[in-house]
Amino acid sequence: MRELSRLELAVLGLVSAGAPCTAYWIRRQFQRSPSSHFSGSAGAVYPAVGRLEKRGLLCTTTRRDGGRRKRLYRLTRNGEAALRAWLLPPLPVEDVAFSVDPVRTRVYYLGILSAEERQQFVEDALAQTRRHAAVVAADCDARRLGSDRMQYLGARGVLYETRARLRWLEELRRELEDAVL
Amino acid sequence: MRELSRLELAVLGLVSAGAPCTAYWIRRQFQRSPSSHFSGSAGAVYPAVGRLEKRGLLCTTTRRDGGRRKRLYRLTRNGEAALRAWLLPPLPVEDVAFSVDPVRTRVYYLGILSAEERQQFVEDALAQTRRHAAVVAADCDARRLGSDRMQYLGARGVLYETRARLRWLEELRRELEDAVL
DNA sequence: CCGCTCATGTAACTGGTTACATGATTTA
DNA sequence: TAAATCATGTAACCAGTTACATGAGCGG
Repeated sequence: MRELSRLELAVLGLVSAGAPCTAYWIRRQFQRSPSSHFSGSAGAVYPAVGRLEKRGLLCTTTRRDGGRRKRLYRLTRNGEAALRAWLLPPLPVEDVAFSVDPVRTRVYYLGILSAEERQQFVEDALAQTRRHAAVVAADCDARRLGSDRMQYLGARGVLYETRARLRWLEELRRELEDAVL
Repeated sequence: MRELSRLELAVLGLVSAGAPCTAYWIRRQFQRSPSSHFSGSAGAVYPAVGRLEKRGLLCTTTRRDGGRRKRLYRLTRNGEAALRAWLLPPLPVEDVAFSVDPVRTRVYYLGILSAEERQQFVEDALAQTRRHAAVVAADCDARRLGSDRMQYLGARGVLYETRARLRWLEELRRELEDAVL
């Protein structure tokens, strides 16, 4: 059996947290998160829940809510087992090593810019990352007293990461200044 | 004209750094990097350089090196311009906000595990991240005195990020211990 | 001579993307 | 009543993935 995609796994997790829930609700969770790399597009989520249902990891009950129909999803036994298997150690190495940062990707090639342009790049990156860090911190605070502790702790991870990026950019700025002298 | 994909941009950057270079060399750079999320698979890289050439951002000269043929790539004027445009401010917001961490994705759903299992998860994540941090630090050191300063500074970014993950996991462990009491 | 690295590609697949289509309900 | 939100989906597209195919050169 093919491995579950990251999206499918995330959907499984969301359903476990929010069951019974609609595919639409799942989409919104992705859209609202300030840091998910999933767009939460219908074209991704609906096929994903469909695949999970066909695999027997999700089950659905169709409810008629006025003239509006809702498909409510829940985990099956197998779904819970799959979620647990994903969560239980050991973590796959490639997941530990995985890391993408579109700002960093750019930094590797900053050499082609003039010293001045490089500085502009770093200033812009710093300013924008600071703005983003504020958003993340607010999101963190919002979840702080929420019912789902893990939601808060996950958000803390985003904050740590964002602040690390900030400190790195500050080091970068210092290094580039030194190079100019 | 369609936007360039992340892979295409990264390829452009690599060619700018390593020209004249082969597609094979580009693949290896991706494969060697301890943190790229690109596999450097032939099925991605060869089509990508092909697309870039068709767009007029790369040009190629075929060299015969003994009985072995090599396609050597260089940036064209337009290629350099595209690379500069990508590097120059302002950074697109979605690139600043972008962040994925397969460990964190799991943490969000740790609630379904028992307290003991949660602790096991965190211990495993910590141990593996420490190991990874050592690899990253070594990679950083290796590039430290290399010819390409930016390569080093980029690697520093990976290190900052990895260490942030470590500190976050330590906080997570403390929080989960408190919850057990 | 065997197997590894260099080197270039193709084919089948798949899981995302955007954009579109439809319709009920709520709110300004 | 118009617009936003809730809700479900489909279609076209595309850029990645793995796996396969081919072949030269080189070190043991």
